[in-house]
Amino acid sequence: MKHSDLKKELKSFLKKAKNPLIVVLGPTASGKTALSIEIAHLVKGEIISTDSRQIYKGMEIGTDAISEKEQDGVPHHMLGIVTPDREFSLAEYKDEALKKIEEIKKRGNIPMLVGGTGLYISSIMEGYDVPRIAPNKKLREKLYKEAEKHGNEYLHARLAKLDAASAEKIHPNNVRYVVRAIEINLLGGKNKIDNKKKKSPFDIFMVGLEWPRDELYERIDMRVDRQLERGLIDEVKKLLKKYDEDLPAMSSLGLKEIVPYIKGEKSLEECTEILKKNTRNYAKRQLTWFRRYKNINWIPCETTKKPQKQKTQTAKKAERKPKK
RNA sequence: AGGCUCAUAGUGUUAAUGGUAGCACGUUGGUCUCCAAAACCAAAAGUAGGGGUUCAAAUCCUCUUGGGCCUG
Repeated sequence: MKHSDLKKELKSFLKKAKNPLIVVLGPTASGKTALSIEIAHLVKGEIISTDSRQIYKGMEIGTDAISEKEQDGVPHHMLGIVTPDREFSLAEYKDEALKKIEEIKKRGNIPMLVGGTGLYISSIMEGYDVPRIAPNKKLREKLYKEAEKHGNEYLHARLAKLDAASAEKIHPNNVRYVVRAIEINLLGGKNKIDNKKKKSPFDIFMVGLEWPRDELYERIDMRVDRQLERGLIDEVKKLLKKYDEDLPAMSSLGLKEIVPYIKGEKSLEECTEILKKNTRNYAKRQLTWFRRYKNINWIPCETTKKPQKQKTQTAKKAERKPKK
């Protein structure tokens, strides 16, 4: 779909849709924010962030969260709603987000999902039936130790006894998944064997931003540089002072990579390169997730290249390949 | 242009008794129902080039090319 057709497509979608939900997605640094504001203005939309990290307060630079000015009067939800020391689960996210959707509908506006966390998007679009078993730290710790002591296969075999179907789907080395599956079985029993695709409660219009891979990687590199200029290091320092490093929130991109620099273990250049690389890897995983949806309206993007500008490593790499 | 030495995937390698070219990182593809910006799986990709010895060469010999060191 071309960007110029967007308005028309949205209009015809809204005409037919009984329970409309607009989903704006794309890999990190693809420009979702700007597009979402544009759409929100077109349809009277309100935005629900589907971003597992922008949930947290105090990580605005690292997560490249939208500023108030950029919001341009469009209501945003699920942004900066908890402090990083509070663990926010998928189930919780889903409940909250669905509540917001209802409120938005009541106001006569159109709910929009905007963000890059595939799991969160899917959980709402497909109405995931998330097992109501809260993570149990003690049990997890015990299971991890077991895996360490007797090997991953051992723990996996244990899962197989409890729940053969899950065991078959989960690779033994994926200890995190194995532990969770055991946890569900031990603490509540009912498992999610019936993963049948349910019909979505929503009429969904999905828009995605599609970049040539090398250009996307360039955008990522540039964004990281900008984040550093905007004071990423100070932000991380503040977070480190207040919160435990092991918190899930602290594993965010732009945080865990900068920590070694602050501790004096690595140079800033080194940390920056790692951050860029990890962000590129993340973008790749996001794209893999999105590919499961065949009905995304991908808008092709492209920059008209400026000849000057300092070149990033990826740009140089891309250049080396003879084009044609 | 005398002597010595080195050359293994994109990168690194202090991997390979003359006998299946390995590992790490990167790259690419994939999995995913409460850590998901996480965790995990898989694949592609290499002996600088030419000759020779050998049943068999990254490995031994030789020439070429390229890098480093030493000596005028």
